[in-house]
Amino acid sequence: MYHATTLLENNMKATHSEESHPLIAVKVASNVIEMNSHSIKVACSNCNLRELCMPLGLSPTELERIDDVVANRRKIKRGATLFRNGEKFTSLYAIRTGFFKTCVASEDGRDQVTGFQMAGEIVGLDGIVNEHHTCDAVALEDAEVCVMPFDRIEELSREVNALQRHVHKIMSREIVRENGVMLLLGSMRAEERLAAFLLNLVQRLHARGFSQSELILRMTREEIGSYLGLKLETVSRTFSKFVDDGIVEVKQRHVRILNTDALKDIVNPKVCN
Amino acid sequence: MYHATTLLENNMKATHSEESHPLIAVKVASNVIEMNSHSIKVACSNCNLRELCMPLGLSPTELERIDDVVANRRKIKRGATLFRNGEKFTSLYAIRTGFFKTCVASEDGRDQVTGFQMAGEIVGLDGIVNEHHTCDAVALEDAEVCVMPFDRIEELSREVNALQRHVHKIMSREIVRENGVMLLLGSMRAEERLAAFLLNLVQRLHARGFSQSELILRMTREEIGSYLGLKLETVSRTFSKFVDDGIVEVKQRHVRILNTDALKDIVNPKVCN
DNA sequence: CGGGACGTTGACGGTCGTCAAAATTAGTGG
DNA sequence: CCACTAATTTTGACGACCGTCAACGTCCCG
Repeated sequence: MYHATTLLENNMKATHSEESHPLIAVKVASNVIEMNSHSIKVACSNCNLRELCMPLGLSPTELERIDDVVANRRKIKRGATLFRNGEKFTSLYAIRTGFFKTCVASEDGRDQVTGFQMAGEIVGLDGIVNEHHTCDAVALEDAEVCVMPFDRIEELSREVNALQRHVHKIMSREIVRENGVMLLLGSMRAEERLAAFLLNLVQRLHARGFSQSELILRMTREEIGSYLGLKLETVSRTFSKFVDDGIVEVKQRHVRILNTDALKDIVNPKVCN
Repeated sequence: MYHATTLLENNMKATHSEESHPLIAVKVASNVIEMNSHSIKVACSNCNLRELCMPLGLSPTELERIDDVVANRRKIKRGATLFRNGEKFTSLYAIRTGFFKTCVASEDGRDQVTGFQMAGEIVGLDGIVNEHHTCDAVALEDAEVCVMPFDRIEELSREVNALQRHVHKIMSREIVRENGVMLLLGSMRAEERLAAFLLNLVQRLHARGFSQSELILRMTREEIGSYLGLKLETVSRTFSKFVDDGIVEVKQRHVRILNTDALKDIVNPKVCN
């Protein structure tokens, strides 16, 4: 069992620390094997994230084999892009630390945040179909990713059935997630959208050992609004309403959920007979 | 070169015909090999849809190998479901004829159309991640699909690289498509949404040999509205506005696009300097 | 031919976008 | 470390867009 409160403190204080791995609190040895000052080799088999990331469901022997899939790691400064719309697709990226947004743009300049990704999640799937990326992936805080060249993934997933299955599941999961966002964008009102958003975020953070009730937003109100199909003012107002109703405490980007059930009721109004 | 007008007539008149293959006009022998009255064997290598469907990019010899992927065909009556939310996932389905919608539902009953699928497109990808489907696939007209058991797909895609690549691309394409829908739902107004919807439909139909300017809607105003995040009245009103503006002719579900550029301008307003 | 599903149109109201201003915070450079 | 500027957030007033409700018209199918 993790000590969620302590971990949240970690989350809050160590945000931009390069040394710590704030998002996952599992006590194992570092998975980094220093080769020399320039090339860094990473081993999935030791990674803190192995239960959440690519290798899920692999046996220890299979796990060792896919260490080869990860070519290297890459650090992304806050505000920098991991990849950009139009760039050649070569690799998928597993997030080790940090927080990303992905966003697409229409030709006339409007853009839409299509997702927020945290440690253990995979980005870059959009690039497979046309060999070019169709969205931007931007780090919302200093981040580090494992670079996984896609041809190596394909090669190895021909031999390791569990990896093949896992790759398929990752892509299917993304499709299902986007289905959920479409439901949100297509049929929910502002309060429902924000409540669903908060519940989703806190649930994913909880799966990584953090608190069920506290979180730090890594994105601006405008980015939340873009994701939810709302304007930033509406996001701000809706936060204020939740505060008035005693459902959450909000101090800038620090959110404490006081009444999870109330949030769930907002998303899924109970029908009374 | 196809005779688009003739084909559109076909499309219109032969909608519910069991014998013809109205959506694709390529003159090849039927791809159906009758085994006996109960079991029907289908060969991708002869299929009209092979340039649009699963086998895209495969060599002739590879094509023959993947004939085994298709277990059988299945006919779906208009209004019937191919699969339903919660059902066990076993197969992907390639649409041979007919037109489908997929929709997800929230717990409190609201539902959202997540897509419309036509001949040559693949449905069922949502089921991979949890071994159960998370949406309904409903036939909007009498339809026929090729049933492709997913374990066979996985098996064969370990051996046929081009098939592996193609499966990945199909899933990636669906992710990219949904990104586009999120942009639409999150940042476009009613007119823009409907214009984008019409352009998308007609473009896909054109790729199948139909007219660039005429189409028959297989879905109700309510289903269009659900897909676009609008109410059916708004869809109807927006159609009427397009008619008033001379952009389209609408007679019930028969739509003729009079000014494609105007539609494109609505989706992507030109900036004047 | 009749009933039901589907589509159209109008009137009105609510939700959320727009514009604006002020408050608070974060980031930068001296 | 502090001052200054930019970025972000909050709040208010107002209006537009679209949803709701209702009535009527049309088409399809049995």
